[in-house]
Amino acid sequence: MGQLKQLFTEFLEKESLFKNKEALRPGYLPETLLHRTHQTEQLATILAPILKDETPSNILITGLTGVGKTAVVKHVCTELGGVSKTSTKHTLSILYFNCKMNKINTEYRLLASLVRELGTRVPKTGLPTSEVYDALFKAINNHKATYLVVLDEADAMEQASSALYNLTRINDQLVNRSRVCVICISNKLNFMDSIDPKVRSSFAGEELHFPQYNAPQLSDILAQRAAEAFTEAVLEPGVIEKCAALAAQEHGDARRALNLLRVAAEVADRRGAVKLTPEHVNIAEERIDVEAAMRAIQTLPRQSQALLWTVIRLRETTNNKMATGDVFDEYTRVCESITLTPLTHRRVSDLLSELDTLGIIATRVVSKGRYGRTRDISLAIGGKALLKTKQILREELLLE
DNA sequence: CTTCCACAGGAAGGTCTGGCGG
DNA sequence: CCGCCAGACCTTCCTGTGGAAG
Repeated sequence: MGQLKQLFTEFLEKESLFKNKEALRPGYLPETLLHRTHQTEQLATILAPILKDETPSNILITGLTGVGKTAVVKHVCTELGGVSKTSTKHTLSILYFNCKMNKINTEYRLLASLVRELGTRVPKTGLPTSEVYDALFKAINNHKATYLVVLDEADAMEQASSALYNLTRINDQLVNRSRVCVICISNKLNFMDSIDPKVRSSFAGEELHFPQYNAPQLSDILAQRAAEAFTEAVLEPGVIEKCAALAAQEHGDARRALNLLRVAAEVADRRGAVKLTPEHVNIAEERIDVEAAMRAIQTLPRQSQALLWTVIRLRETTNNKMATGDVFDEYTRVCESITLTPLTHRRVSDLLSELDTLGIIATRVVSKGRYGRTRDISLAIGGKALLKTKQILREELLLE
């Protein structure tokens, strides 16, 4: 135990590279958002009518991950909220939801979240949806206010787009002068295409697109955050540029860039280094990818794990190129060997799609003419990650 | 040109769990 | 306790289809 005490004491005494690690976290909002002035102003212009008690258009914001969508919306909303407090008779109420994190993917859950946010208790299941809708309607109708509903990661709502329809139509039914304005934030550039046309026309709002950052822009952003995050001059030249370059290769993802920088610094910190070097960034890059994949695999349902195990096994005999049929046959054999009831072909097909979205396998629909239409399936992980995956699956499935 | 394979993937519905109000 | 509800997870049944083979 004396050893532990020593470890902690050393930890406390050691000079950390970090001054404020929070500045590198995804949720951190810096004072100024670099390279997003245009989008910020556009959004502010659209929302400004709220201050004069006019109803603003609904807004759809698209852009890939880590291009500043959430940050800009939060920033503008905060400012708007501040000004409206002093200038309007109308109250402004901003309701922000992250749909993916809070699993808001059905109409019931969206309504329930809204009602809860407005201060009424709602069970997470048990009630008919219409009852929750009535509760929402009452809550909005009773307090005269403008409600700005922000649905972040709205892709999760795709299957329940009728909820969006009802939400946008609620304005027509209100008898007091309350109103509801919806801002949807989506990572999918073609979000609207995947939505029911009826919903699309009712939503009918402004569309704002956020482009990717390029490497120099990412460097600026990193430098801004690094200044807050680190103690003086711990960055060796080239570190920021390296993070920016790696993230720019991906798709100009600032979240990825910040992640790289943070993890690299953690690596350096743990190793007791006084300077953060480009080499640390290399280590961070590998670690981030491997860890993300491992987390995903560990939390996979047992059936999906068995399926993944099947793909790994087939990879060796098929040169990493297999069809759905091959996988399904082998999968039933795997199930037998671990006493797991095999699922139907249809279901397996869906599970394969899920593994594809997780990036663990790669699938592509191909037609082999006379020999049918199927998906080419290949394992998308290799090297260290693959070894770890095998290890995890062996433990989880109690294999061999 | 048609045929026809081996699936993709939509629709509907069943079963189970967890939770509601009365 | 009951009858009802939402949601996760599956099954069953189905229609649709790109392109090599004939």
